[in-house]
Amino acid sequence: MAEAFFVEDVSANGGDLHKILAQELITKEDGKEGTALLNRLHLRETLATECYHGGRNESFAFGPTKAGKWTDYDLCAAYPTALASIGSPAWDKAYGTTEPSDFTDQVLGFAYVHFEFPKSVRFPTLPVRAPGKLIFPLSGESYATAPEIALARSLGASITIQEGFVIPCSSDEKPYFPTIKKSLEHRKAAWKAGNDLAEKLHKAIANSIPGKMGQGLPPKRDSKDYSRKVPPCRITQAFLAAHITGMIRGTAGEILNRLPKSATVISVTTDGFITDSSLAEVTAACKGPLASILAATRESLTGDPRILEEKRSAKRLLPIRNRVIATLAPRPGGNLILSRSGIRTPRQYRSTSQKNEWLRNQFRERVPGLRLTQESWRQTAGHPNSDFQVGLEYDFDRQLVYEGMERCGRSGHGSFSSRPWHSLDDYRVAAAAFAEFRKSSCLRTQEDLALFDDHMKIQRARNQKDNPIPKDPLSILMHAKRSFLRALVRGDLGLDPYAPLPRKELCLRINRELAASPHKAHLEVTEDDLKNARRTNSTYTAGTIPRIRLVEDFFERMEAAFPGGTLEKLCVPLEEQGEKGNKTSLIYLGKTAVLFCRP
DNA sequence: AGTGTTCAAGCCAGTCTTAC
DNA sequence: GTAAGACTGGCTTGAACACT
Repeated sequence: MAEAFFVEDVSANGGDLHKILAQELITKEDGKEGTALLNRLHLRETLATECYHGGRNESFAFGPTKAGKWTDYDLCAAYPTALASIGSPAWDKAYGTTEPSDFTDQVLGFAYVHFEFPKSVRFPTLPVRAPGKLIFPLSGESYATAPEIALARSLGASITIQEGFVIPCSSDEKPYFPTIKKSLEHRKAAWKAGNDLAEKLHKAIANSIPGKMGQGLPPKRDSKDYSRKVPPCRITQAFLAAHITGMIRGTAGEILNRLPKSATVISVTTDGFITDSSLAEVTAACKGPLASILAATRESLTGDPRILEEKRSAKRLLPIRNRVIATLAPRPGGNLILSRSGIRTPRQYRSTSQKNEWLRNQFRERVPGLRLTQESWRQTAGHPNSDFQVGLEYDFDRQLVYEGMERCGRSGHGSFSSRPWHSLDDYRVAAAAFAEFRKSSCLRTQEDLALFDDHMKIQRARNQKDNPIPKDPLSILMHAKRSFLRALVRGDLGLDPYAPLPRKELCLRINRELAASPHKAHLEVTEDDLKNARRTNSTYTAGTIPRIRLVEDFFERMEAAFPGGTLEKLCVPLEEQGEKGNKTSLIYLGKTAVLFCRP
């Protein structure tokens, strides 16, 4: 429908469909006439396709919020407006470049970049693909569009373009504008005539045009099966599709970063976000370069330069995960803020308020490993068994930060804010650690978060090559105890004054210090333990034990019992595990200490 | 004090089973 | 059909006891 509307409207206005979609007529292998992408762009389509990501969907908070005025703002007709804003692309002037300043918000530009944002940036804006989702870390590699690169630079990010190209655009003419305008006029007319169905239809058409441009693009490098699932349509256009989604992610990111530091943002979903920032503050945040482009286009389209509308508001919210949020306390006369992301409610819960209540209760009473059925979009396309299971825990798109306890029903629950991950790797470690953690625990309190933090440290240590660290914290504590004893009997790590002491005395000293430890049953040492520690095949490696709380507590006690000992050296270096720099290891072969650096 | 030995526990990779 | 979970067998390591 949208495809036909676009094609017919362009022709009706005397526009050149091939020209605005960068196509030309060719003779195919079989001698028949057909259309193809301009030769100059053909090789670049792959890079543009890699830059075509979906919308920015992120949850920035977890658990009950404080009381306030939380508002759900929406970018009006985001994708159609972004399409209408594009100036006439000079397709035949496309050029390759690695100069970041070539990627302005006035061009179509696509690049594979290395980037690093300053730590102070609350909402980094370059998308990084993780399995099944997009994340926005402080540093990494990204396939990004020109508006996103321009925005990242304005936020102080350092950017290196590995591979990129730019298609200049002339702002004198906006070839996609008339069609979008026509579609919005149809919608307005239907609304005036009270024709609800026609209004919805024209809204759907306008929103579908950018979507159709992304239909049937070649598969991305990391796609699950390497085949086009949907064939391309007449208006499939990688460069426009990628630019439009990049422009909207960029605009959302620009607004979020221009909000006052005091503002709390709960979540962002493609073309909307929820915050406690006032309308005045949000309006002021819409004065950035990208938002201004949309505002000018919006004004030409509708006569109104506002790009945001307030949709719903509430007094207290319960953000859970990406696109899953309930209202804890509504505002008088306000609509409930509820999104379930397809989580199926039992049939007896019909009204929005009942469903909201149900989700709140599910969250409050959740147990480890809870699984709810999420209906997938494929169900509607005739795949009856394509539902999947989701829990009601945070999805760790960002690193959680404990803020305090808040009331949640009759009991309390931690309220968490978040900060961006430093890198994709940090996200991966957290996701893997949480998969393990959630089997036996829920994340409700500060203590739970600390426990999870231990799981992440373990996960990170286990990711190091040749570091056979056990999975569970208690086993790691036992491992730490063995490593300590092995160092002790050899007189390493500043323990040399104690090595000659009789085993009996060493045992006494250790066990006396452990008398007050809650884990003394596991840690108490026998003379046999010291004997075994002295064996030639009893080795240990410095710099490998994760700094979980149990281990830190144990090492503190042992350093008190053996002043001068530097057991800290057994732990993973503080400056952050792995990758960066060489790891210095002490490996004992026989009675001789061998010190070497791992490459 | 040092070394030999044994049995249990933990881990991993591969295979089978079950739920959706 | 897929993916998660359960099960299995081989291997390594550690704890404990025995012996010199």
